[in-house]
Amino acid sequence: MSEIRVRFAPSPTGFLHIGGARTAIFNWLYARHHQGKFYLRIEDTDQSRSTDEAIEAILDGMRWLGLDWDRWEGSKGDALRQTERFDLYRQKISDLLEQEKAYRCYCTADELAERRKVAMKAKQVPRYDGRCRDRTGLAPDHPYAIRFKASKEGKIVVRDQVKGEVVFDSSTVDDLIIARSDGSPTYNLCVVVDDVAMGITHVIRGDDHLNNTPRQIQLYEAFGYPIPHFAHVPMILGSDKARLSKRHGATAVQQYRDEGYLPEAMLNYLVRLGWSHKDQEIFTLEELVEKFALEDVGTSPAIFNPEKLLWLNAHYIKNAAPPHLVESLLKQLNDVGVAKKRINTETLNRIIPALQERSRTLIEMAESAAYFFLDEIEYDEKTQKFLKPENLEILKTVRKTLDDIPFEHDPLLEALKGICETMGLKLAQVAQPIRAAITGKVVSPGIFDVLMLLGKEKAFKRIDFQIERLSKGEP
RNA sequence: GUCCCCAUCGUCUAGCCUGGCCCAGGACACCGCCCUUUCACGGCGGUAACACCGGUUCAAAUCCGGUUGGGGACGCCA
Repeated sequence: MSEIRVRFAPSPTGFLHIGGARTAIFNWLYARHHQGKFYLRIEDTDQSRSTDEAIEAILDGMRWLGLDWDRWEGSKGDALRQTERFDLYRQKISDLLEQEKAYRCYCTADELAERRKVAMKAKQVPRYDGRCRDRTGLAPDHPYAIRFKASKEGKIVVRDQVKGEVVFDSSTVDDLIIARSDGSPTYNLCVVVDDVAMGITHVIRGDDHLNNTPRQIQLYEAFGYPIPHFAHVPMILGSDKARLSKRHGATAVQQYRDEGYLPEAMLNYLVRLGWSHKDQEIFTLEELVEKFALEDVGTSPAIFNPEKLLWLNAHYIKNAAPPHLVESLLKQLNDVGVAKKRINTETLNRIIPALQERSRTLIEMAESAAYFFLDEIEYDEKTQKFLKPENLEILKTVRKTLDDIPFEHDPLLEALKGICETMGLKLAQVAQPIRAAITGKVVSPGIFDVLMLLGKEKAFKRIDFQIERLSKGEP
């Protein structure tokens, strides 16, 4: 079987985070590049920490990024859940026990934790001392965990496609627990059993797993299984070079969706963290699939830089076909108080192009689009600079002049130019008060565009409102 | 503490394998100028890096050794 098979194997203890997403992307790209299979496996063996909500959140994040996965023939659902497979794991564990490649350990979790604490304090290596390994005589009358009997001789070589050959001394490999005292199997055992069962050819994961690899290799050998290829990709760090975590800001991919980011921007950003193709910064999905290669994955950790992500997001917004943005934009508009029912999609489609090049996120775009739909607008504090008594005459003149002008680009241009000439003003001096009056802001798309998009009725209503206000001498 | 990984501009990176074309290229950010009805977009230009020390070599960012620094693992979590 020469088909490439990879998997993404998150544990459902929270949302899909940045690091996990990047690992998923690399796996997905590798599979698609080689026309292989990309499986999703939910590692929920620790049932006290796994939740269905977390599973849904992860799937949701994957779908948002467009990472579709293949269904493995042996799984019940689209994604394999390890809790479906406890019988298999138990079987494998008892095989190991029978062959004396594993043994019962009667040390309690508390005892182990205590010994570990003592060792750490004494600056010793916290290691299992193997006291149950060669136990003889009667077994204590209390629950036991099962440990794998690691081989302590020789070296273990991990041939890694990113890191190269990494050599571990077998004597440093602990007898790891493969079954908890409640009988449930643990991570290292399940990973090996499932990766073999699923025919995984390449294990691509974060390099925080590199130290696990020699243990897993010993398990492969104990079972007589072929060893897959490994590729350990460097981690993503926060701005202080510590492992990326909540205190660095948003770490869940969904959070970026909620903040108005486009999935293609997220994908493009993440894939360039630790992987590169010459000097290229922007990639279409097709290009990524075509160009992705493990040998171009870097070896050093990368710091997550929200500003570059923002730049990419701006790029993708700018270059998107307007209809592509509508659905997400409507959500954001709703959040800024513009209900969907009051939005005319056709109008929206005309507004979007005017906003694309000045919005870095969909939230920014929604905030800039709101005044087109609202009846009552709020006036930004900065507009005071333009909505002052000195400008009353300008507004009055504008109002009068535009009264019998069609709201189209050229007529509007001519009309405003005319006002500038007669009043001896620059266009900016006329445009800014109008902008402030009709948008409530000091920045917006070009003044002619805004007038046209807003329409005569709304524009006049807002200008009249300001004229009246200023006439009363209100500040 | 032990083991493992890593080390090019503030950040992401190209170049490193197969030494010379590199007094190191691109991108983000930052600064300046231009464009301009505001804000942006865009255009042009600028600041800014081979961690350190030794070795190999005619020649080292590139190869080797060490130092320092950072990260990770050391769990009845994954």
